[in-house]
Amino acid sequence: MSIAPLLSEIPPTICAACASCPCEGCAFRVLQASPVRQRAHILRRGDRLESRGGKGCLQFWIIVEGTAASCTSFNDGRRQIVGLERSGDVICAQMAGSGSANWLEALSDCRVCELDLTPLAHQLRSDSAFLSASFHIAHRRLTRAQAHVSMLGRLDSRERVLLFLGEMAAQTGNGVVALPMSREDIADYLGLNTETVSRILGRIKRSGLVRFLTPTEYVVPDLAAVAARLPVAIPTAEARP
Amino acid sequence: MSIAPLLSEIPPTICAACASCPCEGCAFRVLQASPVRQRAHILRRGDRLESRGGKGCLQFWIIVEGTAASCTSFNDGRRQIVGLERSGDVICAQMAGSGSANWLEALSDCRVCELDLTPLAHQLRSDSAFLSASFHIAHRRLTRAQAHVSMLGRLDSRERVLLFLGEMAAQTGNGVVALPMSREDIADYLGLNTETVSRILGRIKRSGLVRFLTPTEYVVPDLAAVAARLPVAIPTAEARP
DNA sequence: CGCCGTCTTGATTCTGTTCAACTCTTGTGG
DNA sequence: CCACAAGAGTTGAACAGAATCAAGACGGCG
Repeated sequence: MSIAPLLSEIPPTICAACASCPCEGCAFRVLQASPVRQRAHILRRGDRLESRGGKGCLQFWIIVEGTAASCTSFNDGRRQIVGLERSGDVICAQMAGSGSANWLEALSDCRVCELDLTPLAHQLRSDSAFLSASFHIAHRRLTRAQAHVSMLGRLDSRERVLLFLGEMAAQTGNGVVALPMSREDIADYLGLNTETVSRILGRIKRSGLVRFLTPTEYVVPDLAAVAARLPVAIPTAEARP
Repeated sequence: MSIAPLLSEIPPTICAACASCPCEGCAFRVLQASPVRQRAHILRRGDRLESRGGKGCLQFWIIVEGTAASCTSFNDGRRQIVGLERSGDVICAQMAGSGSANWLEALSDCRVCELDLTPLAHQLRSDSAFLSASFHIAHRRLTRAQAHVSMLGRLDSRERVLLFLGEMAAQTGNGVVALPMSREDIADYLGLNTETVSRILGRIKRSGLVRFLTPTEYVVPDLAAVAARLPVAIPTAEARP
């Protein structure tokens, strides 16, 4: 792993740090000049961030590095991953609904930049650059969530897994695709269970559509062949909303 | 049905009409003074509206009366309803992704107000009232979509139907709940098929949790009893995001 | 009255889950 | 360096839930 194996939190730093933030295309660069509360989190796999309530929706997490998931759970413990978050994704802490039933969880070790814009709430309410950025964040997440709904509602297990593998591959470009999450995480994202994921992966391996180097690395020799088995287009990196 | 059974479109009217628009809490009242292109659509059950492409996401549909659905479909025709739209809901035409695989469909007869703000695009880009309204629309839809994902991913058929009935009831308040959609529509919303929906409804009727007056009207004698069978809280009318 | 679309019900099939055992990898400590 | 433990992944057998296929019931409308 490329991140120091420390569970510690890097102490809060004041915003100018954003200027050196490696996060490409950060929607909040517009705020670089503002005195916002910023802090970096180093998360190890399994660590969680929970929003500390309040209405304003002005606490943001930006994934700088690694893969995380927006999770929900039911009273009886069933977990569902409602969104995968990767480098550059922005999560409005309230966006998923607050409460202990919603949290951000690191699937691999992660670096996350937290911005708390609450102190600026008043002026941001009429800041069109900020509002525009917020809208695009919500819109992008909405598009993904709706695709997720279609997938869960109407694709069978084989199609779900194939689409998932294909999508990850399309976003990675040619070459080896890293799958920075466990079988259980995949299952919770696809609405299946661990054993089913494992079995379906086995079938897909045997079919030759996908070749696994390790349980978390694979190659797709022919993405078009994967697409041909799906009733829907595979979102590409550029088109990824 | 309370809407004239005409398939016709009411001719385009200019915006001042918005002042007399019965749509409560319309997010676009802020624009009442602007010379936007507005038109009213009368839709009969099954009628569709498709966004006519373009990037800007400046075409909006506001449900004035009736129940509609944001639909998607796959190449092979499988349909999934990704969102139910009722009085007061606002749909950004591009929000669901454009193309013939995404459309708004009337589940009952509907009145829909269409606003095309494209001519105002330039000035709206820095109009904070507009941007704020857009954000809240997207955010509300996102919250619902994520709840939908959890439901489809982790609830079984009985829980899905119960939650659906409970939610509709909670939004209606006490008394008779109208179910303005067919079994097939319910199935497409819940990720099930028609027969399963019918069977589960039968089981729920027999259990006494819900009493049906007609196939499209029912009463929930004890909402708490319904909630007790679910692993998640039933969203109420006020809390409906 | 008879037709058509919707809804319901039944019998059967099949997909995915559950429960259980086993393997593989990785990391730890002797 | 090897033995061992713990977690992750895989595989199998039995089961349950939902889909499918098929038939019939109900209700509105010509």
